[in-house]
Amino acid sequence: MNVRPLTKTSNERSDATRRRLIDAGMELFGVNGFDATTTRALADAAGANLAAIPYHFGGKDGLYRAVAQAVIDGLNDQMGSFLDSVQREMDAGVGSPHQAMALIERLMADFAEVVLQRPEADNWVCFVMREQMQPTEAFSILYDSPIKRMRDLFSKLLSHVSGLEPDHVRIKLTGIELLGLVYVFRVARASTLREMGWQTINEAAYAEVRTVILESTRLILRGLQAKN
Amino acid sequence: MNVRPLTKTSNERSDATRRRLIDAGMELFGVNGFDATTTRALADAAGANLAAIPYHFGGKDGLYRAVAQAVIDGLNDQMGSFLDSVQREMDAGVGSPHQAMALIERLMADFAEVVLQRPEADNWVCFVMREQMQPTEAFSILYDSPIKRMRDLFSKLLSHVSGLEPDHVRIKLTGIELLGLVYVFRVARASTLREMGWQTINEAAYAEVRTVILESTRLILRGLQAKN
DNA sequence: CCTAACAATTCATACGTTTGTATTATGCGT
DNA sequence: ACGCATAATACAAACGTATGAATTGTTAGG
Repeated sequence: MNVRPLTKTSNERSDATRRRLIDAGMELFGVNGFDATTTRALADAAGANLAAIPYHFGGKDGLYRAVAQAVIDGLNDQMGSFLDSVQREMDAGVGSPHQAMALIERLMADFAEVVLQRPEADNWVCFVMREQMQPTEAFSILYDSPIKRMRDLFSKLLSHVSGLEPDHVRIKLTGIELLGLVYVFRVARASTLREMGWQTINEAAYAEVRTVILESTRLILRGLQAKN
Repeated sequence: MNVRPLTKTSNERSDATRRRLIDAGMELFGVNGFDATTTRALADAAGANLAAIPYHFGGKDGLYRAVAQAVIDGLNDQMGSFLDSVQREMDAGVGSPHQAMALIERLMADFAEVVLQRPEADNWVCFVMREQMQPTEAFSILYDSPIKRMRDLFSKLLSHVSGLEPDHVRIKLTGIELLGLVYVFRVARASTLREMGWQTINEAAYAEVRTVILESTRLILRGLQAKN
């Protein structure tokens, strides 16, 4: 019944085991889902003993929650800097719709880079998508993520572009739509690869995808601006 | 070892059992995935006996494949008519880019209706998305679906709009992008509801979503047209 | 029209595996 | 030598499937 006894002296070895288990969980839970991932597979992948899971996390569920938290942390690592950057520029004052559009395009480019190019994303994107489709108790952890920060930034910036209020229905839905422009190439990756005749989304392929995403973004933004 | 003995006289009772098991599989596999769905849960939901699964489908895998096929059939039922309709009009000759744009908008509206409004969609959308993220052997069954037909229609129509070849990279990616405009509201439904403060995507909410989807579609199409 | 015989299906149950976790013992640093 | 972390093993529960009996539906002989 002894779960993470919180020793004063931070034990490096146990921290390493926890981290390895979380890494393994990110990979296996993300790819195969909760039920399809066995504790034995997790322990093997982490190079840890089977009993380390109940010991460190109280059980399989606890490890899953820890992985969810690690996903958030990873998102913060990968998205925090450019979110902060845009936030700062926004706080300094958005002079024109054109400036707001430029910031949104930057957000989209950086987000696409993270979601479609970073190899680490392979794991957490699937993890998050699975929680979207069938939320567990871990969904609340994931909801307050950098992605929500990004949606909020979108709302404010889109407000500058369109002249509508940031919490206007149209604005919020458009923000979700923009994220969808990126998500679709990850979620429907299997179909995309097959349709395009690609083996992977390599450098050249990503360049094409990125172009289309940014082009569509620009068009949607320009349309939103022209309207009001 | 006797699997579906193919009696001359079609047995109503066994057909009904198969159908109930497939319906239960559509629901449970779709929502919870393959591993999280137990044969006992399937049998209970179908009001059938446990042994009916190996008997009629050869096992859990066989039932899963049968459900995948049923998903295709359902898609054909729900999308076949408007796909045929657009196909006919296209074959009759697309006179102007404007006409092609109108057809694409019709496709998008009908597709959104099916994906976001039909209650039956709740099951198969999750089923398909799961196969997208982690394709099993059933993916091949699903790939040759009405959705591929729709992508092909998009390619041809987008070709008319833009002047580019139907198999041009930009064209195909734009087709995927358009589908993403619809998918995102289903896949990221949990976040959408939470973000919008909605309980469900009811009539009024759907009207807003539909407006945004069609607006974005129009903007992307117009941009594609203006470019060449 | 009835009914016995047969095949097809459903059912209750049992079996071997695999699952997650508990238990106990061993290693290791302070 | 003491406490924490790891390791090997054991165990109850749940899993998918196999098995044989019971039930249902169909068909042929009277």
